[in-house]
Amino acid sequence: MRLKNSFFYTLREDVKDEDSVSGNLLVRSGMIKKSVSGIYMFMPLGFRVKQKVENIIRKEMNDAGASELLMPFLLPADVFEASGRLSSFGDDMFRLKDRYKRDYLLGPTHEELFVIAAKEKIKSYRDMPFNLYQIGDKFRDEARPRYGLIRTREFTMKDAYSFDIDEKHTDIAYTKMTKAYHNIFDALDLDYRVVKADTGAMGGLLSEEYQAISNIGEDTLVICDNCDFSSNIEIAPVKSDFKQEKQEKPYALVETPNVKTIEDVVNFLNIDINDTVKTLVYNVDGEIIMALIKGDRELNDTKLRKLLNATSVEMATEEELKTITTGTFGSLGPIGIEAKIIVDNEVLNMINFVCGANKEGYHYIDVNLSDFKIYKAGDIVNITENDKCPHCGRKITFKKGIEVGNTFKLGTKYSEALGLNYLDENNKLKPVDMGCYGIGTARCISAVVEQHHDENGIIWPVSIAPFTACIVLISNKDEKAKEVAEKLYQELEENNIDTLFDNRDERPGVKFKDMDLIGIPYRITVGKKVSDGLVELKTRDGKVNKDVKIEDIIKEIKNI
RNA sequence: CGGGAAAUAGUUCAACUUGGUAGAGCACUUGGCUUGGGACCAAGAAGUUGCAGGUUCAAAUCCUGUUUUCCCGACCA
Repeated sequence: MRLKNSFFYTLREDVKDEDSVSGNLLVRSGMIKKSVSGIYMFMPLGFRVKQKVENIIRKEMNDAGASELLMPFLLPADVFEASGRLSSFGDDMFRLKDRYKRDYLLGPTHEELFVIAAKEKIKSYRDMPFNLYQIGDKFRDEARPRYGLIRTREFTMKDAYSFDIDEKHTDIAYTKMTKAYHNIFDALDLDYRVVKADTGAMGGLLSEEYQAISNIGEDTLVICDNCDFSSNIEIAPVKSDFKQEKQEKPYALVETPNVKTIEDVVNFLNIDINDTVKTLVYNVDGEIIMALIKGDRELNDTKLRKLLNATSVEMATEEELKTITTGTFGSLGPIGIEAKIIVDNEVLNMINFVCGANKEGYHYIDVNLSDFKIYKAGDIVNITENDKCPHCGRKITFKKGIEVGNTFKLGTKYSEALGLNYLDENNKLKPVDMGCYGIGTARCISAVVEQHHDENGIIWPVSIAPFTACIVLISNKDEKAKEVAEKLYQELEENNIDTLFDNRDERPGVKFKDMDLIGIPYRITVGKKVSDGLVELKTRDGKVNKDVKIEDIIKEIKNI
């Protein structure tokens, strides 16, 4: 593409709308433009990047034997009613009505439609396996879009679905997809980890996330330094060897004026934090319950939800709290409480601990498990970096990750809900076993930019750069150089090297800055040295910067 | 959804406290000059100060409401 007379612009300054490095760079380099919060236009350069990402994914999916199709974005609401997800997605869905007042929604995901499509073919066990996918837009009314393309309300996603006769065969499909995913994220040059995760609103048996390492990542990853354990913090099990051995004492009330937090308790009573219990009150599917954890721990909502087999877990409001105790936040404890009490595993090993007395300004000391009734015990706290690896017992490290892809073993959740069955060889009707595999394509772009940039701009990997090479013509007045640049441009294009020819009437500095900002991997500078038959070849990462004979340029680029 | 901050030219900001002709940098236009890392000089174009009310002789400025954006949290396949 010749820059003169084409749609190309850059911004010299950061925009105040963007809160991330990648968001700012993508906007400044003219790749994307924000329309409203969480919705972006893809400008010509950005669109090229997006298409390159999608084509990498497309190739890997096709190689893995999946068939591409395209689903509508506008869906009738009753499809989601049948699977029971109208309520589980709730406010995250964009909903609308047609002229006859029928309910529609903009698809937040497409499991239901793929199941309906699969029904068309599946009658017998002979009709499987197969894998369908699409690359299309999803709509989710996010409460808080942020970080450029990382959390948007309309986004492009590749979603694939495997259909098999049973879990064992789904494993085969799943392994194939896992391999394809590694190929894809390797091609994008992402530093990523695969972690175990909660199955969430998708449901199913297993969920693995592909997390691009980045400090703006919204997920916390727990990674073992020694073995292959890696998990999203939401489901990382805590294996604590915490144990206390003392003589149990009867509990006693002590006055603790203005003591509200665990830190206050520790300071006021001058005790070890390991002798304190934090009492939290939650609304679990409408029932108000109390949860006890060791004072230095954080409660993990996902674990609590799973332990109680619930669908929603929220902190109780002040009104909800009043329904189970006269105590106030900051003075809560389990003694005398009628509501269900859930305790963390560690609390089971505590003796003579301190907790609130359900009376403002008072705490109990020397409380023991026999002093109240436990409804259920389990692992309900977040792992910390001080904990040991739950597998091998060695040191673990936390990292922040951007979820760029995930894979699920869905089991028969959707096929049973929507009646996707087949006849097996014994003429028995069975539900189809499914897997589902997503990649956020735009999110990948942001993750790549987060990982590949410097103070001058983006440093694209060759695989997804909007153009592989660019030619900077120093002066339009140098006829010889102009001729050489033009010839080089045509040669590069003939060799299928996407090339951006900067033939604008700008000063050289402007061109260099722009090419750095938009991150083109190879830069060919055509200037004074053409009289010696030379041009300059520089890579955006700075690893190569040398004079090359004009006729050797293509060879050199292909070499690198 | 809770808390906070903000909204002025394409963009980044100033003027608001103390009401009285809305300014600057970057970007843009024209001319000159310049051409290897975001040049310089001169002249210019560009604004219903988010929107709607109110107070006032007079509102970007004070008051009320509203919308939007950003931040912190909650939520988030």
